[in-house]
Amino acid sequence: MNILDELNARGLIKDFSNEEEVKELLDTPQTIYCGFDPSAKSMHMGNFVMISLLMRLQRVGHRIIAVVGGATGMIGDPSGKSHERNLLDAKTTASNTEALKKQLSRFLNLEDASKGMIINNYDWISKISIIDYLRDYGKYFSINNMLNKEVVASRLANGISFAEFSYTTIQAVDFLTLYRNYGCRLQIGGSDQWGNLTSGLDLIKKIEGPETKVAAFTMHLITKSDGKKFGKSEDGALFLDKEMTSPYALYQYFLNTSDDDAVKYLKIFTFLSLDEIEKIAKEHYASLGQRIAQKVLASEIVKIIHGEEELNQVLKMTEALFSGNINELTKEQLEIVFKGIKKISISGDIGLLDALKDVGAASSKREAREFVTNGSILVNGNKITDLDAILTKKDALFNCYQIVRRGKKNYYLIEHL
RNA sequence: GGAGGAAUAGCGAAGUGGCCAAACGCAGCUGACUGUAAAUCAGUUCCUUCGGGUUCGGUGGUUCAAAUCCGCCUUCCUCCA
Repeated sequence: MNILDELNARGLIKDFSNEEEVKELLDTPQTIYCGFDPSAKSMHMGNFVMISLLMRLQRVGHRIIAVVGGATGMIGDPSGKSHERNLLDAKTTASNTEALKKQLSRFLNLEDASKGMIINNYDWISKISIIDYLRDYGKYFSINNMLNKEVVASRLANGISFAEFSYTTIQAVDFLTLYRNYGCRLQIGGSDQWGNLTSGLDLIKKIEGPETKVAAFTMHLITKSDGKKFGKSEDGALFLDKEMTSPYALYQYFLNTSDDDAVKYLKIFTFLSLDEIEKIAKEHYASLGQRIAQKVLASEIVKIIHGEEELNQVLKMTEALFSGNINELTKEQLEIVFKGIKKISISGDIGLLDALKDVGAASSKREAREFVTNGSILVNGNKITDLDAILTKKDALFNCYQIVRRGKKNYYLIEHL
């Protein structure tokens, strides 16, 4: 099974600029590029689909280039956005760019430039003067054409600035530059990137000749079968940075995937072979309550993103929190289990409501009061309904810890010094 | 450059002088049920020392009383040039 068939079988690919051409190109080692937008300081699971795709392509021998958009990030990609956005300042963009580079390097093989590299488009875009830009590139873009692009057309009613309107031309220059400097003939992106990918193809063919072999294809956006937005957890998106989304939270998110989505996601996110997935799916559907696919999915994802060690940590935590009695753990086990959990250290007694607010279980004392009244707060396994309860050191486990649970799944730790 | 319109909580959107801490929908959170699910039902979503305090783009006014009226500013939209 060649790589293209495999990607199709996994349900990854949405559109091709030209399927035959892509197929032909992928038969021989190619240089393939994908851009990443530094609009946040960490990438999320949606970006991870693109990263994993680069990994898959790299594994079968293609050279991959991850472009971090230090320049394009300064302008703002209108794709998928219904409103004009505020610009990020240069400092934020620069620090985000560095953060993304660091994240990408964890997943991609960069040991030598013939296998893969990460580059920043600021390096070349920032050197182009406005006159050169308009003469060398601007001349090749037709406004009529650009107005027809879905991204722009959908914004004409609400308004779009010249900056965002022009964004696509800059990304096109990126593709042209990579084609010239690295022989890059393929660009991939999320389905919202379609307009930007075709801009690049158009520009290259206009400048380098219509016979130039370049192509692009896009991935499906990940959806959930209930129609809700994928990858949104309590604290916003599912980030790859473990400071922003703990490995435990990531695991729990995927463990709670619906039955059908679990199998779908195994194909999309994991590197298990399709045969293995087929086998897992069979067992999965034979006893749905066991959530076999969800468990494999969650484990695989945590392993890929955070590593085997973190996964073991997470599995221990999950087991302790959901099956065992927390009060029976030894002090050492408890410390291991709660390593990745939000915690505060205090000296002296503290009111329960203040503790809930300080540890992040509630965003205000009013909310803390609401949780206590609803009976959703447990301390060391005991439900507390007294609004005036005080947490004291003598009630703490091992004279040290109090485990606060909010609702069914949220844990926090109070440490008495 | 000119004329008109808009800005309300996480998002969408009512409200056009007091009954507005602000309808409704979405989303979130909590409880019940369950498979740590989905669906469903119920509660809840500015802060508080529970006296009250601070909100409706910003600011200054009018009024006993302003999200609501007036002036100025900012941002956005539409049309004209």
